[in-house]
Amino acid sequence: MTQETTQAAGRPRNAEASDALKREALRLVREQGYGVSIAAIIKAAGVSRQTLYNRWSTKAELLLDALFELADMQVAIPDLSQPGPRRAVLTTYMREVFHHVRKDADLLRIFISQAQSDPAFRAVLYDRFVEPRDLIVVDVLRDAQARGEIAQDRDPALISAMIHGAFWYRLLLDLPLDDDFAAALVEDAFRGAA
Amino acid sequence: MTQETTQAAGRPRNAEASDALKREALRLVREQGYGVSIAAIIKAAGVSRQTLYNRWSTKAELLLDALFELADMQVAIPDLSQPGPRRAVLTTYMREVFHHVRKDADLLRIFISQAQSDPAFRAVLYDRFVEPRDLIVVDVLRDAQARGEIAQDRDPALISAMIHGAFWYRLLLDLPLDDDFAAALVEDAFRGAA
Amino acid sequence: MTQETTQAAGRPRNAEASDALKREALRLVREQGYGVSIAAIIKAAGVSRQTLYNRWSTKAELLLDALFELADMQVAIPDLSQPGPRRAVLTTYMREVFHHVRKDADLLRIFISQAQSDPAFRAVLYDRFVEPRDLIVVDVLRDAQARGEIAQDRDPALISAMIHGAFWYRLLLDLPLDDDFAAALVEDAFRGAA
Amino acid sequence: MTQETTQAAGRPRNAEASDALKREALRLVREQGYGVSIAAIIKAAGVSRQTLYNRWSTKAELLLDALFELADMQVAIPDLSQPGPRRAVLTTYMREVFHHVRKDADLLRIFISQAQSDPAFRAVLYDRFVEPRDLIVVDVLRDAQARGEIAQDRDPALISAMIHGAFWYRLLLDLPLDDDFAAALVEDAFRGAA
DNA sequence: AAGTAATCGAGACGGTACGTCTCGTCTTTAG
DNA sequence: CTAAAGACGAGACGTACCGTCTCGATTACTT
Repeated sequence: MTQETTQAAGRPRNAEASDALKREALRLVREQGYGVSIAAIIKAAGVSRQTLYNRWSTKAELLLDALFELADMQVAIPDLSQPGPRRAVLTTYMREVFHHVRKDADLLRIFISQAQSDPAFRAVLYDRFVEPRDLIVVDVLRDAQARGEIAQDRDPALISAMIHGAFWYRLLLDLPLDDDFAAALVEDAFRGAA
Repeated sequence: MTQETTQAAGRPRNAEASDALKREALRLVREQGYGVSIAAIIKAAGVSRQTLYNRWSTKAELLLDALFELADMQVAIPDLSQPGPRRAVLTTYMREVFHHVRKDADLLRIFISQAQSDPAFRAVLYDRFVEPRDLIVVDVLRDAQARGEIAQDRDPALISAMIHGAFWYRLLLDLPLDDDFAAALVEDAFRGAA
Repeated sequence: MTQETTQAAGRPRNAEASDALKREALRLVREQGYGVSIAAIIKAAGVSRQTLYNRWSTKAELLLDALFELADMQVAIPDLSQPGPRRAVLTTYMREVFHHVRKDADLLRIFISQAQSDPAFRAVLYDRFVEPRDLIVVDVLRDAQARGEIAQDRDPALISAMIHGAFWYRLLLDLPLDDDFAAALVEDAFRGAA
Repeated sequence: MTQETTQAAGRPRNAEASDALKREALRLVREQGYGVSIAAIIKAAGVSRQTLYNRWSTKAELLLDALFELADMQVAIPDLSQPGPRRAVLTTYMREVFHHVRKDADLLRIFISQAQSDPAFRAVLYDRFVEPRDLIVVDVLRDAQARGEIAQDRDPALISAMIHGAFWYRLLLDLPLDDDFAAALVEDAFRGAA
């Protein structure tokens, strides 16, 4: 017997309105920057002003939803059940992350920026973007440690912070995030290993 | 005959107006964030709107001037002519940096944030804040390398990026920047050394 | 065989909904003026928005129904079959009218006000409020003329307009509508009579 | 020595902006009714939204200024130093009043309407429109009384209220305000006189 | 008993207007 | 020429209503 979500009273929300808002918001911000007016977004989405405010209370929250739902931000989680050196696994993973981030570097910068003046936004960004990526890298590093690829006395969380930090540092300074940089980061993180 | 700056025609600029603007701008941004209106700043400074625009063309430029002139952001440059392990020198330096940053963490976050939507601002921030600090750390790391404290094949610039990146990462995520973290960063950067 | 309204198909209308709407609409307009939102009315009546629109197409129509059904606006028609001076009859009648109007002066002002921007509303207000009262006064004045209490060459319709006009004038200017004013009006209308 | 208004500090208000606002507001309300949006008025006047709000806080106040300044509402005050019957003087005056009112009957209706929900507006309307006209008629009636054209025991203020009331009554009911009605009103007011 | 149809509460929808806010420029008098 | 003051055009903001529409549920009459 399938569990079914109870239908709330009243006219149900139009899912297409939400989709159109996310789609157009993302498009307009990519084209014109974060400064696009809400009026422009709702006009492009063919939706009323209140409909937007029924769903999100700020432009930032709408964009956050849009980014993670529509933008191709999802990166395959490394499969640690496979054999082979974790150094290569992490290099591949970081290159893929960099690849996706390069596509929406402006948007990400805007989000990190926005998070600075909006604690709620920062929390969401942390939960949905920062922490998942941090945990993946920490997992790979722990596995590498268990396999003897990294010294036992090092702290995987610290290494992950340095890797992601360097990534943020270059992102926020608008410096290139290329494959070589990804590889160099991982090389240095695994240095001194067997 | 003494060389004298040529006196421009008309009423001379009031230096106190500039000082008041910088002082009040910094204070208000610390209290209320970057979003304070220009009207609030000129009102606090007791200055007319045009007077501000006569001197700076944006709020960001005013604040940059204010930051480097009024905020206590200067850290002593490590003296590499002295003997002793560079690991300790770097640890001391990073602790001092963290100490100063903690005092104005909000302000710094606001500046990094603002730099994301303002390339000119980012360039100035890079030239006057990021790069000088990066060069100091790179210099210390190079010296440590010359002294055999760090392996020859490592890239000081990359290590500096990881250290500063981890620092930014925690700053922007509002995670603590304490002495232990400063020490741990340097420890890991020097790990595996003789 | 009793005549019976044909029962329409479907669920019958809930009479209590209409009553609640009229009652609450009148109450809220008395308290807050004509500007009360429809949302406030339906909320107070515990009724859905569509239910109101099923019965009335504007707030004004709802209120007109409410006014004549619920507000105590009915005044006894003078009995001209009785002997005695018509001057006294009219004085009594006008005093009674003033008495009722004083109770709902705000409401009446609101209705006259609303009628100015709504011709349909004005027509209904005229048919159901203005004209009946005008006819009563004209009838009394004609009877007085027949009895020689008023000169034959005067126009009862004009006198009625002057009496009711003076009444409106004071009502709309928020000047007092007391018994003395009612008496003075009738005195002047009858002045110079035998 | 001519008294001169002290020039306030700052950029002076642009008188043309005020004029354009009054002119266009009056024109649009005459064309489309009181419901015209503020946006339409400022657009027609070529003026910013704030400029309107710098001068008036509501559409009604703007229109009140506009009406008495731009609309041809001024009626010549009867010259009581001239000889001749006051009955004729008052008839001429009332005909002229009716003539002017007919041109802006809609606007006047709107103002009386607006005054019902806005005590401040009502006060201004009373001071600038109602009372001056009332005083003129009372003056003429008193003079007529002194000349024996009207009985001594009648109350000029009451007669004025009946005349103006009948005028309002017909105005608000959208009944014709023609010359005959003006004459009939005055005739009845002077009835029974020598 | 099943089907049909209008009603009900709830609330989302597109749309319009509102009054406030901020921006950077402009226009005045005074120094 | 600069200062203080403040008006200006421009336009975004979030809120409030409007009258319509869309649900599931309810309540009668008609088969």
